[in-house]
Amino acid sequence: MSGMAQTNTRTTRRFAYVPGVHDRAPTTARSPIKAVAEDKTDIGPLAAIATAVAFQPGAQILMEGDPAEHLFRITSGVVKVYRTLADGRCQITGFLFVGDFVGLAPEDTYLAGAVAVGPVTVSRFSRKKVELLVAVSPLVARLLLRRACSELIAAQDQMLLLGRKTAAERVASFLTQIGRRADGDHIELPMTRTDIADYLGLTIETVSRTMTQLREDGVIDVHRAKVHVLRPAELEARAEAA
Amino acid sequence: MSGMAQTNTRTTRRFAYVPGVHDRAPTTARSPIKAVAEDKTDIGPLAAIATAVAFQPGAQILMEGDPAEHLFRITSGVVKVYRTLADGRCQITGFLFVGDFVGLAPEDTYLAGAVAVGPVTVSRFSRKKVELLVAVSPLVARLLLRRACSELIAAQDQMLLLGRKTAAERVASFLTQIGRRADGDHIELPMTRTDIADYLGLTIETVSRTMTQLREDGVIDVHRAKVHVLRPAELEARAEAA
DNA sequence: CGAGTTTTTGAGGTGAGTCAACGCGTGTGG
DNA sequence: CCACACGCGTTGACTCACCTCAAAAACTCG
Repeated sequence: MSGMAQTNTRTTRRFAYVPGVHDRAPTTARSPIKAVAEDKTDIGPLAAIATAVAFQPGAQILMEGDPAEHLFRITSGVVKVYRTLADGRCQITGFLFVGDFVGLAPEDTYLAGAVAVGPVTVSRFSRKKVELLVAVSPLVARLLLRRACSELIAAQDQMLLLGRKTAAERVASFLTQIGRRADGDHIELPMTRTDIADYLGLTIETVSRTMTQLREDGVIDVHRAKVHVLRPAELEARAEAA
Repeated sequence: MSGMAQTNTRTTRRFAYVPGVHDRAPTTARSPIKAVAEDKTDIGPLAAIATAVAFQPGAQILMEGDPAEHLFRITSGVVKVYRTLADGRCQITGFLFVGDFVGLAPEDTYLAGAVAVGPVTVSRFSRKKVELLVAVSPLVARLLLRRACSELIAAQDQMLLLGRKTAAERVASFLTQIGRRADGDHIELPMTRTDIADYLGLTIETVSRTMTQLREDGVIDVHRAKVHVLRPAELEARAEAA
């Protein structure tokens, strides 16, 4: 379900805008629900201009092409950032977690869409005010710069994955990557197979088959969203450096 | 020529480090030649701490894993930034041009390599001094932030390309992208076919075949490094949004 | 329990990779 | 000045990893 950005549908391709099909999503989705704030180890004179906002699973946080009016910082939940082609092919460029900024854009328009994977709460900042703060507070500027740089590094990792890794290596890399922020060897995947496929540049079938292979090889134990890493070293070896 | 980072050699795979083969490169390459400064429309109290440095074609500007001691800003020429896997597979994550920064890293180690594609001149800054400046001058911080953000956007474009575009679309996207900074419809490609392949996540054979196809379709005229765009609209159409 | 959705599995097709040979420009030395 | 070697790019024949289409299985929720 969910009104997420159109993914790689083969039969249902989205040319321009098809009303009635993808409409429900933005409608029900783009609705902040309740105001929660449960951030922790962080800094900022940004705090003074923050508004707490919450999004339901599948809610559109920002849309490709919309005017860039806000900057968000995730206080809980997972967000997927994506780009799409005119015919509906979709590439998730990254998953963002607590502490990450959503909506970093040098232009006045968002060039990527962002959707809440599960329930998400964020701090919302007015873009204008942020820019004023950046021009005054080196602390804020440094914070944003640091985040932007690490996103850049992550993006380079992903380009290496997309350009040069096999399907098996991609899935293994993905699992080790997600595994790093889980404690222990029990991983709960918050996103669907479609999301994973759109993130790894594969099809859902290939993702499924590859995970089955990992299971049959005794590297992991999979049951839907739950993954138990049985042999972490082997998994990392198959990732060829994550 | 070339002591460039090992590319996708199938026969000659680079396990760890093969002396005698790739040695010549770093040796002759890592040699600043002459100090030139021909930058223009730009700002910065950075200027005060800049050292002008020049690199020969193929020179290693920075190496994966080296301690991050400097930040560079290109004053002329083209630089390729790349990541490699242990077995030698290489992904060029971006080409950088005049005004771009090389060496943006949040860690104290470079995570990507950078090589001069042609002759390159740069302004070199001590990393420590830059960090001090960032902590003091919002102007510098904003400049770096802006650049980092646009690199991030470019990276997202590239992820979409690598994850979801066909070979034909990749090559067309690449040509329109390069074409944008060339004036008129005559493009001079400063990089080799191998570089293009490593940038587009393809093989040199596929790049070659695809360009041949574009030529046979009357979209472009190719002769080695020179490309004449005959039908720009058609090229952009084949790029599916660049 | 049944309708809808997500995931898995199967069977077959294909776009890009692999391996191999050749052409072409450039530099070098006899 | 030409023979030769070398690096780069092109072309051809064949293979295969992943995609496509299709259906079954497993889960979710009313």
